[in-house]
Amino acid sequence: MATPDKTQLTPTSNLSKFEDSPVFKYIDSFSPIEIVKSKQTDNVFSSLAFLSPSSLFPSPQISCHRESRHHFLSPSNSKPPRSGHESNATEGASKADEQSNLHDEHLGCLKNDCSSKGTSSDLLNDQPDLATEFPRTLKYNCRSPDDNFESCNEVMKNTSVGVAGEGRSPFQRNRDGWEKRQLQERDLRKIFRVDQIEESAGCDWVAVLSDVADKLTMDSSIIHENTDGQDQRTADSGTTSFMSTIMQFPLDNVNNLENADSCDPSGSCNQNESAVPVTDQTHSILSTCPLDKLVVSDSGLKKDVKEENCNQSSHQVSIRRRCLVFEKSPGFGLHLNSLPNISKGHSPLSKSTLSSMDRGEVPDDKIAVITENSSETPATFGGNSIEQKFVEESAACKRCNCKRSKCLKLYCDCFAAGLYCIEPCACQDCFNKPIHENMVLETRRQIESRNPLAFAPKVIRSADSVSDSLGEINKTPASARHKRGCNCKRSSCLKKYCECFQAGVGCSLSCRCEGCKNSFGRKDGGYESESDGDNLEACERNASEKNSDIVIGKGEEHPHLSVVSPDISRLPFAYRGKLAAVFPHSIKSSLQLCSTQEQGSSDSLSRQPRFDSSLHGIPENETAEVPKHKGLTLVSKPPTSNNCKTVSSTPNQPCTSSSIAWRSRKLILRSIPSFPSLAPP
DNA sequence: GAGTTTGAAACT
DNA sequence: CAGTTTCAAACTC
Repeated sequence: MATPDKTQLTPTSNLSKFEDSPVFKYIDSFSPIEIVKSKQTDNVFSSLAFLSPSSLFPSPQISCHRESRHHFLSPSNSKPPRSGHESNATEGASKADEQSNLHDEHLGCLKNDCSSKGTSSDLLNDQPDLATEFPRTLKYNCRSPDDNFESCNEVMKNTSVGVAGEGRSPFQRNRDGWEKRQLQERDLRKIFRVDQIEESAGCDWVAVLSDVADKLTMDSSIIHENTDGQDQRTADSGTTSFMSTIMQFPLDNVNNLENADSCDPSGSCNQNESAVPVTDQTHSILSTCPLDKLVVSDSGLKKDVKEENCNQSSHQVSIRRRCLVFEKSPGFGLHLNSLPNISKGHSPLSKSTLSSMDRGEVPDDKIAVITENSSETPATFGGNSIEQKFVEESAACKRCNCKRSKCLKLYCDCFAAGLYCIEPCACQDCFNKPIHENMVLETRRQIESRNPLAFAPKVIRSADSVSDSLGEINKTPASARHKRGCNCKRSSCLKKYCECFQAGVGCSLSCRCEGCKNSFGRKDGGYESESDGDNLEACERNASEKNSDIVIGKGEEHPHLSVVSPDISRLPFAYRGKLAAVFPHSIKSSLQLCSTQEQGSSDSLSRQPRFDSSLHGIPENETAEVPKHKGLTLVSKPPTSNNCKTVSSTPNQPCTSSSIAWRSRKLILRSIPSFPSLAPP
């Protein structure tokens, strides 16, 4: 078990000294670009200070011009901050040159990767321990061991080197060869350490990552802009990839890390199987996976999967990686509809879907399924069989099915979620594609002009729920509320027609529903009896499926600043960091529901049994929604759930991907809660 | 898979 | 703001 090598910070220290040198200052004085020293911390967020509320929920923008699903961000949002990268670039460039896998397909990732390196110096001061480790870890994830570094350098010359490379010292160049291996080995240690941290202290590191990611985003964007003067929107995706990789890494490579610890500093790991797959995966992983997926991939899942006696096939593992590899950059403003719908079953993916995923398009649904599915081994990653399995196993790529809206109205789930439609969508005459970016943006503007909150999260945590940091962790879904409230007439708020129910939140006074029987909480404050198995099932499912849409904070009062919880993690880091500062609870929000189901609080104790019963006790007479839970073996039971029924359902049944996915999500929800806020109280 | 139901979104 | 229409998801068969 390696402890972080403090010597790794040396480059940054040198950099700081270099920046402080009179020569550097003199040169700097000629530069129109503001130099931000390594010690600067908040400056990287400066741009955010100027973000209008709408910027936090920006209009769509293509973050990566690929025929893939990804959130579109407003151009304003992608405007990179002008500070903080130049000086950092000295280190960043060197690292970038040596580490980057500048593949066209992952250019955005690469750029962010490169830029992020410079950010790492900033992080040193903020998070001396973790913050410095993650960026570095990330930067290497953008390549595989097989990557041709020469090509990388070439690309860098054409991209970021022009900007960042200026500060690259010969010393750093000479260190390339050595660092290349050193850092790789270091990453493994770091990751492993992170994993330890996670296990010991919950998900605190996630918070650190979010902060780090913010800065990474900044720098990455800067590099893009400075390099070619164009608004390179790939920054967001790439940056996100960073975080995704970071967060994903510990889990994905849990096995590897264990082995990686035995690697010698020279980088010549005696276990190639452990080290190589790590980097190999990360290359792909970095290109895409959204953070929410990463959250899903929390240690809880990992552990539980291990505990699980189910013989989860390796293809599931493969599927997950596949997903991570190809998933596009996330965006934000995730709506209820955009949340993965694991309940839709996990029928095989269509080949078209697979092909789309090969292009970097991964439906959220599949992502959910895949990412939640496993403790994969690196060995299973890649290979033709994986694709086959992927086609066979991954399913649930149900996307929008718009026929008349052209996917340019809020009717369209994809559009409403800030996502472009992708191949799995069954939409017709779809204009919600990158090639129609202008139209998408314009339409979105129009909608926003009509309703500024149209793309804002629909579910918020009520202000009264935002109590002390610890207290909120125990909030139940019922403590969150649909922003506008539902208007159900006939569904009794017991079906997914009801947005409140679909979001797994209770109805509130703002709801205009009739005959409300919302299992998560009626608008009159009551709760349905716990005996209703179907409702319980639905509640549980909805809570887990939709937890990512819960918003912390006074969203009503600051609608634009209401951030969907998982969306926070999916936000471009630039926003996440800011949001964390402005709304400390926001970062936690993604964990809230998780924790709620696990810990239960005074607010939720009354409902907790219901969740648990649905979790652990799958009714025999299950409805159509039940099958996906069959085969579940719920092992990790919340210690606080004393009245849980602790039922291992259908132990004889094989673990299906769907069941795993469902279970995993549950586990995830439990694993995240202890995550503290980054922001000061 | 087709048809129905439902409620949000959009429109007037 | 209210009533109506349109729309697509959820649901049922």
